[in-house]
Amino acid sequence: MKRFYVTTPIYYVNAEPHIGHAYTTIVSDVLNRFHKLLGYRTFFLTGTDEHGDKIVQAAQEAGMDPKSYADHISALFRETWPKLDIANDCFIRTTDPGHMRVVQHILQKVHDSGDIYFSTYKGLYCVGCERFYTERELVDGKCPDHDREPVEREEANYFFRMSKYQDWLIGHIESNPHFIRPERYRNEVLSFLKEPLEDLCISRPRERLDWGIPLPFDDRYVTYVWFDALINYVSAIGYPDGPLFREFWPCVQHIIAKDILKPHGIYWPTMIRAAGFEPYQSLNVHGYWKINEGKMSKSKGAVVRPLDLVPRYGLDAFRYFLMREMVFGLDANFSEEALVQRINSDLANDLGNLFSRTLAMTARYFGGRIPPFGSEAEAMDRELEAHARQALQTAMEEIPRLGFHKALISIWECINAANKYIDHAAPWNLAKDPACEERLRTVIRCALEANRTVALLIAPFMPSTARKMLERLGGAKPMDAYRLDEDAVWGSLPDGTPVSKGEALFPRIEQAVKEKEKGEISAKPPEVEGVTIESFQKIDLRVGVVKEAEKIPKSNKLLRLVVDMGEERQVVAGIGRHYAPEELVGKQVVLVANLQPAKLMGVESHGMVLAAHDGKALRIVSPEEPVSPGARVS
RNA sequence: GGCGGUGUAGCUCAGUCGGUCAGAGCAUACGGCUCAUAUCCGUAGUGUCCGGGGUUCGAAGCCCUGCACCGCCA
Repeated sequence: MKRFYVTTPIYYVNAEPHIGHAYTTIVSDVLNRFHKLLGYRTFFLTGTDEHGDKIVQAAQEAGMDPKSYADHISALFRETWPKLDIANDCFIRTTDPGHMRVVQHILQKVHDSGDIYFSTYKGLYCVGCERFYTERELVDGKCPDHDREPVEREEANYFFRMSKYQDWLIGHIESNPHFIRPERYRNEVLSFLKEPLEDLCISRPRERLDWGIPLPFDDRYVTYVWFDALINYVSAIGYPDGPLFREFWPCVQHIIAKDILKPHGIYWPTMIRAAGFEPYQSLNVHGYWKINEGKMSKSKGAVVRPLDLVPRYGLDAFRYFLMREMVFGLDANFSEEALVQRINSDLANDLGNLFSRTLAMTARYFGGRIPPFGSEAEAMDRELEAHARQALQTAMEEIPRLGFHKALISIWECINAANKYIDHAAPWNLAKDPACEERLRTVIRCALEANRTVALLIAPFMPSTARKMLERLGGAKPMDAYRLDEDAVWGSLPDGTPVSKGEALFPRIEQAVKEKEKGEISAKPPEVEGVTIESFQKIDLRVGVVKEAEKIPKSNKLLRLVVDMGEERQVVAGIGRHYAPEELVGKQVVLVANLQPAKLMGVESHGMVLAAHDGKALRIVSPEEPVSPGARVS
């Protein structure tokens, strides 16, 4: 059986999970689910990185000790992933005793083989920060935090002989094109390796940092956090001789964001080499999510928290958006507008509506049971089948090479083809003629088959939508029993199985809701923009004739009107400064007929008279020629 | 300062070896349908392919140069 092992970075616990963490982890989950669908034995690892001076600092700021602080943030990550339907097999923490033992084991091994040496290091040290700075980290030669000049200081530390493996690494990257991908990051690492590699300082004296894993050969020191953290990828699966390690190493796909390319592209392979096992299969590097500035308030707008979005837009929609919108390797923009756009057009209009219309017709024409194919397949039937096959093939090619957006585009081409197919075959016409019954069966059946293929193909991306679709299509199997090669076969739906339509898969997110949500987030001033025709049509505008008009006592601008618009209505209008009551009687006015009733100065008003005003003048709006009372304005 | 990337329709982006390469989706306008979530289907556009020069029978793609943005390194 084939093996697939995927990892996210272990996330540093100095900040809460944001959209970037979510993306990396969802990508890994998609890959993991996809390989399961192909029948691989898989293992999916994520976790948290908890040592190092930044954690000590963050803990201090939070008034906690490092371990409690790490426990707290680590739990936030651990609890986030199930809520995003992420099914990792293991959640590792660098504070796990098992991990710490493996780190020490590897340190000892590399030390024994002579690739770790003790030496002194001279650098610029800020006493306030208790750390060294490189020249370029300094601002005007001063520590950016303490605004004072660092002192030159010597420190004895342990160093990993990374330089020894430079030539090997260059050769390995050059002879394995997929070792680091996409290519731009491979090139970046190669260009970095053109310069001589320096050895890596892998220890910190305990007097300055105690929060770490003690060196096994010198307990005056703890391990540098990267040397500790990277080892999680093998400690989690039982390096050096656990069954999982033997089973899943080295067929591992590391998924990372571009900010941690250097540790993963250079430190990690050389560490592996020094420790004497096979390098990982591929390092897969993605870009950043950029958040649209300006729309949200700067203070809290810079961070998009996935768990804020999911209740509002739906989990599968969120997962779909991330996978569809970002070209793996490149940066992408996140905005709620773009998210809503994707939901409405791709998910609601295309996919949701296809599923809905297909099942509605199955219910109407065949009592909700899957009809057997009828007539011989026609050209259009074969064409739809070809689209389904193409989508499957593209997904099989693109997903393993991280071309998620291309896979999704191809799946959507199949969805669009199915919508077009239904329009051209026009089952509603076939249903009118009993002689076309056989053809009708074929058409509905083909549409159902296309839906089923789509359901299977989107399963890695949108697991719960896929499950809903398969269940409603009469699928009896549990989700993880499906296999792409066996189940995405045209015609494999069982004849006569009952289907159920159910609720809309993806309700449209209407403009009005969007405006409301935006208002809640940023309290922006209301903008006059983008009223949909639907919203406008909710307003019932009618022409009426004023029958009576009188001033409301003690009010200087309110008039009580009785208007005939088919029925007589009492309306209060604030036009008393510009109109005398008697000049209004007999005039035609336009009023909002379905306005919520209100009491003004104690008088009931059932509508609102429209008037134009420019600050000085105010004139009522009236049809150009008299029309019958009650006429609709639209 | 060195190296690299990007720049194509209102927006987001495809465009392999130089030859139906002026494209897709969204948005817009118009038309059709009524099974469906006011959905779907069809038609219609709009371009200094960042600017300038060059190579070529032919350049969005190659070369030189300028500009803008981004990344890595120093």
